[in-house]
Amino acid sequence: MPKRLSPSVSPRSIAGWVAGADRGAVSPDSGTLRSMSSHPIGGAEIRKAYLEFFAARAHTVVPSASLIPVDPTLLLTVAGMVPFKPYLLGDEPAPYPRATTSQKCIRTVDIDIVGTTARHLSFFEMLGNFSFGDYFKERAIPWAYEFSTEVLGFDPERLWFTVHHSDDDAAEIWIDKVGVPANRVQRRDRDNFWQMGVAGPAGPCSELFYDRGPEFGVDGGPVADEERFMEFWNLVFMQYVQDVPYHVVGDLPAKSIDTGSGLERVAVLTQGVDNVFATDLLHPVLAAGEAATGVAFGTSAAGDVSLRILADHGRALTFLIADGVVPSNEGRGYILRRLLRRAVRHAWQLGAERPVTPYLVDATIEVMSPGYPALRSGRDGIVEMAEREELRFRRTLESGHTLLASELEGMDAGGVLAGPTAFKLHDTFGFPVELTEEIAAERGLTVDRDGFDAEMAAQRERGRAARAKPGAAEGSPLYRSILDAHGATPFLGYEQLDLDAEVLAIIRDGELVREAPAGAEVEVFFAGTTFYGESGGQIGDTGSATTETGTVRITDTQLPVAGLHGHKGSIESGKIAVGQRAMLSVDAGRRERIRKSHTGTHILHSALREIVGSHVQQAGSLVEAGRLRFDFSHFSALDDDQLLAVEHLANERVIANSAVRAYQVARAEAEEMGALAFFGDKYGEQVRIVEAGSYSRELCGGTHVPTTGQIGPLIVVAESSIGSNLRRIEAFTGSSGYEYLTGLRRQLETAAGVLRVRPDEVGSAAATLVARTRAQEERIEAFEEQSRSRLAADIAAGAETVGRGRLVVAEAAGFNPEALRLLAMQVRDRLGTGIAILGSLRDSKAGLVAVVTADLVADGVSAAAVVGPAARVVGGGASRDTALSQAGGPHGDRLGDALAEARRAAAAALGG
RNA sequence: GGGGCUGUAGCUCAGUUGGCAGAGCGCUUGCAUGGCAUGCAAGAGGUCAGGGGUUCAAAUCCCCUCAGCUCCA
Repeated sequence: MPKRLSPSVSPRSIAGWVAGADRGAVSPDSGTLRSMSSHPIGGAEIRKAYLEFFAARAHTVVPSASLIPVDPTLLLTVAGMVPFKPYLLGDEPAPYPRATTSQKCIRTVDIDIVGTTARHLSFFEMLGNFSFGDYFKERAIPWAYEFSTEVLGFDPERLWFTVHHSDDDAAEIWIDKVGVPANRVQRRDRDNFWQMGVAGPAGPCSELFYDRGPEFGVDGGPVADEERFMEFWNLVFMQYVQDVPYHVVGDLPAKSIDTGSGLERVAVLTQGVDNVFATDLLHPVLAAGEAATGVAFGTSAAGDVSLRILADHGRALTFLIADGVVPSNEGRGYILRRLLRRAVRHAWQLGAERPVTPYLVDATIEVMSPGYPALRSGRDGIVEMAEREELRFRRTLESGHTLLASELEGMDAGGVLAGPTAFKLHDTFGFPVELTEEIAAERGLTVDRDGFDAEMAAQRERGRAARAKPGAAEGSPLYRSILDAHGATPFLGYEQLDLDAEVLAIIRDGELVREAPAGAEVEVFFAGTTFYGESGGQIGDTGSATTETGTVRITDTQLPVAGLHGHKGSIESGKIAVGQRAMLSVDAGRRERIRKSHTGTHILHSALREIVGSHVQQAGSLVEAGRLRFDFSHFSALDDDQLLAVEHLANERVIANSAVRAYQVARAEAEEMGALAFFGDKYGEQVRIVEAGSYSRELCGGTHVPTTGQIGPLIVVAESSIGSNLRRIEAFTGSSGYEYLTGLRRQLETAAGVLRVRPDEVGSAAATLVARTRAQEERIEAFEEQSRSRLAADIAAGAETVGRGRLVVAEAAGFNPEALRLLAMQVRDRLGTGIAILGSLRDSKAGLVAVVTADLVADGVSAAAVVGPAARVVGGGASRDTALSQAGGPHGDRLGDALAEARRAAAAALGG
C-alpha cells in the first residue's frame, strides 16, 4: 500500500466540476463508486481531484474548450493542448503562466480499432497541466508522481516510466529526485518524442505506465507490452525548435510543459476494471446500446465489439452535435457522419430495428451533463439531428443491401466478389465494405479486399492530387521571416483610409528585394496599413501607395500569415524601395460598398436564425463590393415564403437604421455575452465584437457601416445547396441591390408593353396567355386528328388486294415522325387485314412507317422487315417492332425509290 | 477542393443497339363481398428534373444548369 499523506487539495471549489463530482457516479453493477478512502474512484471524482491538485499549485482552471478549435488548421480538438497552442508556440502571450483543464477531445485516426482494445476511444477527456515558459521538467515530473501515488493512491511498485533516449535530465529527475527504481525508467526513441508533424517546437516526453499484472501480458515494462503496462499520462517537455520533423535546430526561448492524462484510462485503474468500457464514464452508454439493440453484452465476441463501438461513438456524436457540428459530406461534419454511421451500422448488424442514437444520446447526457450542463438543455436538438441522420443512413443501408443482393445473385459458394464492385457499393452508395463482407460471408462468398483497397488508394490519390495543385508555392518561410524581423503589421483602417507608413519589405517573384521598378508585380509590406487583408470572408482592399519615387497600384490585400498584411499589385510608375515612406490610400468607394455587404451579412445571418431556426450556423461567407454570399447549416431548401420572410426581416432591420457598434472585450467575456463565434476565424485573448441593433452580436474583425440604414436595399437573389445540410444564400447590397431592382422593373415594363397591360397585371395576363395557348394547342390537336382521320380514310380507300391481304403505299408531305405514326395507325384500323406503308418528306428528309394488322403479325409478317430495306435506300434505319416499324433517313430525294422498295417487300410478305 | 451515382404517374421503381412511355401500390367509379394488405372491371393521373445539341427519330447519346445521394481530402 502507498503511504497515506494528506492530499494537498485546494479547498476552494472549482467552477463546473464540483457539482458533478458531488453526485458521484454509478458503476455497472456495484452501486456508487464513491471511494471509501480519500482516493477518488469515479470519473467525476478523478476529474475534480486533478483540477484541485493543480489549482492548489497555482494553475488557472480553464473550462473545457469546444470540440471545434479556434485554430483553423485543425478540424477538431484532438488533444488537451489544442486550446493552448498559441501560447505553447509563442504566437500569443499566455494570459496565465500555468493552466489545468479536463478537455473533451475527438480523435478518429484509431477509429478502426476502437472496441477491439481495452483503451482506445474516439471521444475522451484529457486531464492536463500546462506551463507556458514557467516551470519545466523539474516540477512536472514530481507532481505527476505525487498525484499518481498520493491522490490516486497508485501502488508505486506498479508504476513504470519512459523517457526519450537523449533525455538524461528527465531520467535523472525520476531516479534521483523522485526516487523511483532505475530499472523502471525505460528509454525509447520516437515513441517519446513529441512534435507537430511540421516545422516548429518539439521536445522529448516522459510517460507514466501502470502495471496491470501478469494476467494482462508479459513482464518487461512498457517497452515490452503496452496492454499490460498501460500508459496513463504523457508529459511533454517543449524545449527544441526543429525545421523538419526529427531535425532539431535549436532551443526554444521559453520552455513549456504540456501534459495529458486520459481520464477514462485513469478510471480503469482506479476502478479496477480491465477496460475503459467498464468504467462509470462509458458503461451506462454501453448499457443503453444493449437496451436499444436488445443484445446483451457477453453474447458474442463480435457483438461485444459492436456494443463498445456504440458506447464510444454515442458519446462522440453527442458531443460533436452539442458543439454545433452538423452531419455533412465534408470537414468535421463528415467525421460526425462517419462516427454516427459506423454506430448505426453496428446496431443494424446487431439486428436493431428502432433508431439507436436517441438511446445513446440520452445515456451520454445522463453520464456527462454534470460536467457539461449545456448537453441537457440542448438534448432535443441533439436527438433530432442524430435521429434524422440515422434514419437517412438506414435508408442507404436498405437500398445498398438490395443492390448487393443482386450482385451476389447467381454467384456460387466459394466465389469472390470483385474489389471494384465492393468499392462502387461503398463509394457511390455509401454501403460499408464491412457489411458487404459480412453478407457475402453468409453466402459462402468472399470479397476481394485487396482490389477494394486499391480502388480506395486511387481515390485518395485523386483527392491529394487535386489538393496539391492550387496552392503551389506558399513561400511561408519568407513571410515568417518578415514577421519575425518587423513584428505584426497593425490594421489601422477602421477609422481612416489614408496612412503614412514605412515600406518594410518587398517580395518580387518569390524573393525579397530592396526595390522594384515600374511594371514589376510585387507584394509590399508596410509598418502599418489601412488596407483590410482578406479574412472572415471579407475580401482584401484595393487602392494605391505612393512614395517620393513611385506609385504601387494595389489590387489585393492578403494575410499570408496571421498579423502580416501583404499588399499585392504592380508598380504603376517610378520605383519603390524598402525604407521609403509611403502614402497609403484605400479605394474608398469600393471599401464603402464592402462595408455595406459585411454589415448586411450580419443582418442576414440574424434574420436567418430568427426565421429558419437557431440551428443555423455560419459555414463560410464571402463579402464583396455590392454582393455577399453566406453559407449556413440547414436541413433542406428554404421555401419561397421563408426566403421572402428572411429578406423582409433583414430589410426591416436596415430601415430601422440601428447603430452598429464595434468594441474589444476579453474572449471569456464575449462568450458569456453569447456572441456568435465561428471556426476559421482567429481570435486572440482580446476579441472584437460587432453589434447591430439588439439582434446581432458577432465576433468579427471586419469593417462595417456605422448605421444599418447605410446598407441600402438587401436583395436576396439566390438560395442553393452546396452539400447535404449546407445551404448558400446570395444577396446584393447598396446600389447593386438598387440596380438589380431597377433592372427587374425594366424587364417587367418590357413584358407589360408586349402584353399591352399595366405592369401589375403582367402575372395574370401571362397566365391567361399561357392558358389560351394551351387551349389552342388542344384545338389544333383536335383538328389535326380530324384531318388525319379523313386522310387516313382516303389512303385506306386506295388500298389494293395483294395475296392474303390489302396493301396501301402512300406519300404525305410534311408529317413529322409522330404524326406519321398516328396516321399509319389510323390507316391500319381501316384496313381489316393488310399492310400500310406511309412516307413523308420533311425538310428534305425522308420519314417512313410501316404497319401490319395484328392477324398478319401473328402469321409472321414483320413491319420491320418491310420497311428496313427501304430505310437503307434513304440512308437511315428502322425500328425492329413487328407490328409497327418507324424508319427514316436523310436522303429525302430517294423517298419514291424507298416506297417502291417497301412495296416490293410488302407484296412479297403478303405472298402477292 | 476532387470523384461516383440518381432524377420517369401521388409513392416504389421498370424501360433492351435511340423507334407506340410502362408495372406494382395508391386514387376515382361501378359491381361483388361477413373483416384481418378482399375480389373483378373500368378510369383518371406524365414538362420522362430544366435548358441546349446530335439524329429522319431522344426518356435513352453528348454538353450545361438545378436538386438529391455518396466516397475521398
